Amino acid sequence: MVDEICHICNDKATGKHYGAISCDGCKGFFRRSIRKKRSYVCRFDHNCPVDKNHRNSCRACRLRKCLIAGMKSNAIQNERDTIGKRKKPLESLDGGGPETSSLRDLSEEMVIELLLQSERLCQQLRSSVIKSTEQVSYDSGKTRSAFAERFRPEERRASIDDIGKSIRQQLLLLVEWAKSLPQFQSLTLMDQACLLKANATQIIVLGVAYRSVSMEDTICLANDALISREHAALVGDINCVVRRILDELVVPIRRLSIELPDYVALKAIVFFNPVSHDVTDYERVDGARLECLAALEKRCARIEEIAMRGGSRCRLGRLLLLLPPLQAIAQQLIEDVQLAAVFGVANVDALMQELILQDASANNVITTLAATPTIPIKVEP
Amino acid sequence: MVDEICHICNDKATGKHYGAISCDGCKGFFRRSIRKKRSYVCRFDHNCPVDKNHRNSCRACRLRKCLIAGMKSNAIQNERDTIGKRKKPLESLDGGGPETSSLRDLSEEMVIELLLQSERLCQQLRSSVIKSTEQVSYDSGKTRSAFAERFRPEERRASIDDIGKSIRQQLLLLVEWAKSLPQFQSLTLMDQACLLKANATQIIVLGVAYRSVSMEDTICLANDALISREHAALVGDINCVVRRILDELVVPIRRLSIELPDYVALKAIVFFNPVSHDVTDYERVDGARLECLAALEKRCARIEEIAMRGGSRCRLGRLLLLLPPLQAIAQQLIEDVQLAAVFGVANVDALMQELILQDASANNVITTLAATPTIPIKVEP
DNA sequence: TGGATGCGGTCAAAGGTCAA
DNA sequence: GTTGACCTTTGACCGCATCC
Repeated sequence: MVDEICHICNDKATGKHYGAISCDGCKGFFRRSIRKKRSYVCRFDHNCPVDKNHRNSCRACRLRKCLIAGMKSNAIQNERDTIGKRKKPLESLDGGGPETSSLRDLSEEMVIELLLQSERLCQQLRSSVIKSTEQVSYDSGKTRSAFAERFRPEERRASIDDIGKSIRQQLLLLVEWAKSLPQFQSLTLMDQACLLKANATQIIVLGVAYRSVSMEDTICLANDALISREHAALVGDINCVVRRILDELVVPIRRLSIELPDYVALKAIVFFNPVSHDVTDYERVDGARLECLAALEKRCARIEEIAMRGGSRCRLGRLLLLLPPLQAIAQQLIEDVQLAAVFGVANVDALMQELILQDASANNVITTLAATPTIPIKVEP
Repeated sequence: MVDEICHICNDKATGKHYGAISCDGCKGFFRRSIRKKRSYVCRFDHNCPVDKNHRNSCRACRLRKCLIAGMKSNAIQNERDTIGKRKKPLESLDGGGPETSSLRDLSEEMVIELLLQSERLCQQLRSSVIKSTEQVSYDSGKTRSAFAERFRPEERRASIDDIGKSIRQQLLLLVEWAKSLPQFQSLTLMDQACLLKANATQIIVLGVAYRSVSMEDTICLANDALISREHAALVGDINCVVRRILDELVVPIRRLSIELPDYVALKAIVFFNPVSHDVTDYERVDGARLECLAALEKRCARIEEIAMRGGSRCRLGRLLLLLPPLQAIAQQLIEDVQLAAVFGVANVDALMQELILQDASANNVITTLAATPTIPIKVEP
């Protein structure tokens, strides 16, 4: 035995189990979880420590680490005869049922897990982008330290320029995000471009809304610039969109206490819209959407089970009902940008032209898609 | 079990806990005390009696006896993840226990049942309206018998005028439909008007789509006039909307084999949109929506249960995912009507002005709402 | 034939739950 | 907030089959 440390919790390992070096505890935990088709929900931030002393504190994170460590659910065999007691009359199972279903359950966990990974990647990218382009132009006209900006919101008030900048930045991140998704990679380049064109604005608006849950009546742009409801009222053009984001998205999101896994699943569901304009492979896109939907459904069922009496009834439905307003707001934003472009107020670059204004004649994004990652992303004025 | 007496309080023991034979009470007491790092002070002489009847009289002496009996505080582990709900402690008597849930089940059934009644009422109204205004102007310019119209679709091709007429007709029916809903009746007149203004177009489009499931690449207007995809392509204005209704609504609806109960629930969910513009009583509207949502969820769960392996996975989610395209198409229709109105192509009456174009200054619908039914409704056996 | 490996299961003793 | 009867989960330990 070369490796004596459990790859999940660092306890003493007892050998390889289900594909990963692990201790008896993690072995038993994994078997029980798969057998009983359990799906857990993390009550914290999905990065709970999993070690010998804390491995029982969060089953969601423990199972996640089991999967990451390489445990395979199809290594779980069918129940055997009981050792000590009278055996049950065993039924012959037809058609390899249990293995298929345990595989599917597992992939539901994995779907969210993969989406979370893509999300973390993009959040890292975003942080580095914000740092590297710290000199965003605020209305104050002064440059503040990052500390002051973070803790004195009034100093982070967005200018018209910030709005354009944050959209451009988000578009670049969106492309990277999409490229990191396996379901996206399996599409043709044309279909990839169609999905991006058809759904970019919604994804951006959803991101803004989710980022703003902890703010008070204020939305937080991708570059951490802020727009309060009062501020928006002064800038007529964006007034309506900001107000609607706050009323129709941020408030309901807050009521539902949406967490990162909910957000990433919703985002993917919005993105993999099989009736996006000009998409040819309906089945594949719909398949991707259904995967995410099934994962979200499972997660919601689990949450409702735990928080029985809480106001978490119909969670899946209420999450999905965020999408019609999202669609409407994105449409309105597109129109605003269109107007701004016509009047020359906004600085519309090629990517915005293509993904926000959905210019059918533009096809630059395809070259971006085919290229190697465009990271590091730099957004110059 | 050799020793059945708790070494701390002489109650019946349930095994060895933390190193000492003990009862569940002393086990729990020790765990809580250590977890919360409690230190108690004896108010007497540090020799209080600790037995089944007096063990709660002095915590200090109880904890002392726990330690003397051999309980080890390092046997207390860290807090674990929360566990599922506890099974109800089987109420033996015929109290109100199970009825609560069956009552709720009943009300979920009832929600759909009431919606179906309203729907049937409107279908009757529609039939009588179609009959009484049989002279719809077809492109052919001739009047056909109802029989010929029904079975020779090419004869029922819609004119531009038909479109306007069917919209007007549907608006009238929509108001009657809404007025028949108990949840609607409980709102203020202003909120009622807001819901109608904000969601009328979506309801109409949804109705058209549902009515068209059994047609081939053709949508069926409220007055039974038809628009095929090819026909729409010739009439530029409506081309896009018709195409999108077919691709984004009719086809998915067909795939899901939606039935009337699904349709009426979806319709109500669209209608009771709590973030509709200017609605004041968010809670009440959201409550109505949640009722319908819960009913639909229950129905979908039943269907999936019955059709286990069928393609009916994620039915609720897939139904709700019809709504973002519905929202988008309705928005586009509104813009088309707006354009048509500006260019004088369409005949826009006051109700259309108010409910489709969402004219904020118009408030006629309120008088309609307050009045008795505006249509001679005949519902005889 | 026998030890190493990796499936399975068991059940004492941890945990948590929630009406009283 | 605390108690304790009652339930779930954990993991150390063991049996069995397979392979070298």
